Amino acid sequence: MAQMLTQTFNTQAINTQIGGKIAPAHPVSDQFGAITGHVGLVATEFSYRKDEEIYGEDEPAEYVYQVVSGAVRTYKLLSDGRRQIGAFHLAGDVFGLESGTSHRLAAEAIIDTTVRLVKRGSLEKAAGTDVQVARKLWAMTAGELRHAEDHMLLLGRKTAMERVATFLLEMDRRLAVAGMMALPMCRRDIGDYLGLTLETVSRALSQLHAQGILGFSGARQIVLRNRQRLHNLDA
Amino acid sequence: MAQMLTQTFNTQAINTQIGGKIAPAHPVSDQFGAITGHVGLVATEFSYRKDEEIYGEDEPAEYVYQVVSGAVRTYKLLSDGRRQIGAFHLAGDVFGLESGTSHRLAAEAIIDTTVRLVKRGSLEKAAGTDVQVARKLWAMTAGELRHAEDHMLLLGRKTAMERVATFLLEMDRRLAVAGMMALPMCRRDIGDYLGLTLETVSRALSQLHAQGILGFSGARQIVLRNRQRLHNLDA
DNA sequence: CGCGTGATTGAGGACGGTCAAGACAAGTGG
DNA sequence: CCACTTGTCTTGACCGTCCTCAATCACGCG
Repeated sequence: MAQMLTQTFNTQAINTQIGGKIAPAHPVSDQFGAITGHVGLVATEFSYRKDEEIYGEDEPAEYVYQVVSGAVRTYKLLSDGRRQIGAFHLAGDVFGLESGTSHRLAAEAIIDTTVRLVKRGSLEKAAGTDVQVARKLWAMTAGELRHAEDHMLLLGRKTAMERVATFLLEMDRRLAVAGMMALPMCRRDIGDYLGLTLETVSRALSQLHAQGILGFSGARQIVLRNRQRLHNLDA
Repeated sequence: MAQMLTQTFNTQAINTQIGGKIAPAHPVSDQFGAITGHVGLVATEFSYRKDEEIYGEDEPAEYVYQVVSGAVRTYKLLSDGRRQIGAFHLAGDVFGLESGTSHRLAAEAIIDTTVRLVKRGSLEKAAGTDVQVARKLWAMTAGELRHAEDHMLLLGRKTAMERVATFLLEMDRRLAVAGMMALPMCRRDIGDYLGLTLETVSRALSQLHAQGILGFSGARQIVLRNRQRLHNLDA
């Protein structure tokens, strides 16, 4: 967490197109606001540059974060460098919430990113007196668990094309604006999320493009032209 | 949950060797007792025969369960029958705990199994008044999330041999008695847990046997003869 | 003791990985 | 404004791990 203190405070690097501001397309009720607003905790804003580490695996979990703008990947590494990305966190998403004392996955900014953060201790304290807060923390962890369970099915049993189809539908749901999505992450990140190589991801996308299921305007700007056929490709 | 009402109440089918009674090798503090004891909830005992469904995917989560004796698998299915087992639950383990209203995975008894169960609603109620209970429920869900995150790394990035090595070390830790483990599940279950086929699991085990890393006394009775070498095989 | 389910083993094939070359886009500096 | 750099993405050829299909084996149970 040392870099937080030395971090140059970027005057909110505006993420041109890719990434986007806070104000998620589908406000499932502001995850953080439901807590901070309710209890009146102090939330600080902070910024990270592209590829900057936010916290490391097994580091003490001092803060809980919410993405204001930008995007974050959380991941685990094997000793030889193989990486599994557990989740992508986009504007509005909370990440880094732990019931225990340390972070189970590392976190990095995918692009220039601004986060809001509160001390874990203060949340714990609030949860100790306010049962509504405690309930909300549990629900957020349960939401992450649900995603992880779905993702285990993908990683263990889906084909490459099914994984990419699932990914596109997930991102479409989470960050599409006006029918178009601007992916903040590169092909390698997508591969490490889906348990594939970047080449396999690229080939699957090319194939979907050739079939007219999606359109490109730049490698990371994607329009889904036929969600139904994509859904059929997803087991 | 219909079968619960029609269930013939087996007079506690004693699981000869395989499975085992409650009294886990490593009592991390009784998960259930910490709650039921504290609040004085009514816990009922119930039994399921081998391969019997305990609840289905997306079924309303009416109860929370603890394995008394036997073993349980929780899993998700794709439409064409491909299956991903998310976790094995052994004596002492709690399963079926949901923050939401429905079960995210289906649950089946692997062998004849006895469970203790309490109504989800009564736990919720207890959590609403007792902050300690609320904290414990959160911690249990967080524990499941930790396992799922580790398992995503396995499913997305480990080789077949690494997966089997990880599995053996996990089962050794969880159910070894006197240096030997009696696996309750078949090769197909192991494969569906590890994202492999049963043949690949069998080949990996045979290879480990040939190398003297483990010994068999029956296909499901395994002795680890060299945990260090097994740990080296696990990335 | 014989049957049946589950486990092992083998042969062949397919899907995705590896390695490598080239295309493309965005940003930089002359 | 354009050449150059750099990182990313695409595409191709080949390879290897794991899957599929099949036969046999062996253990556990009636």
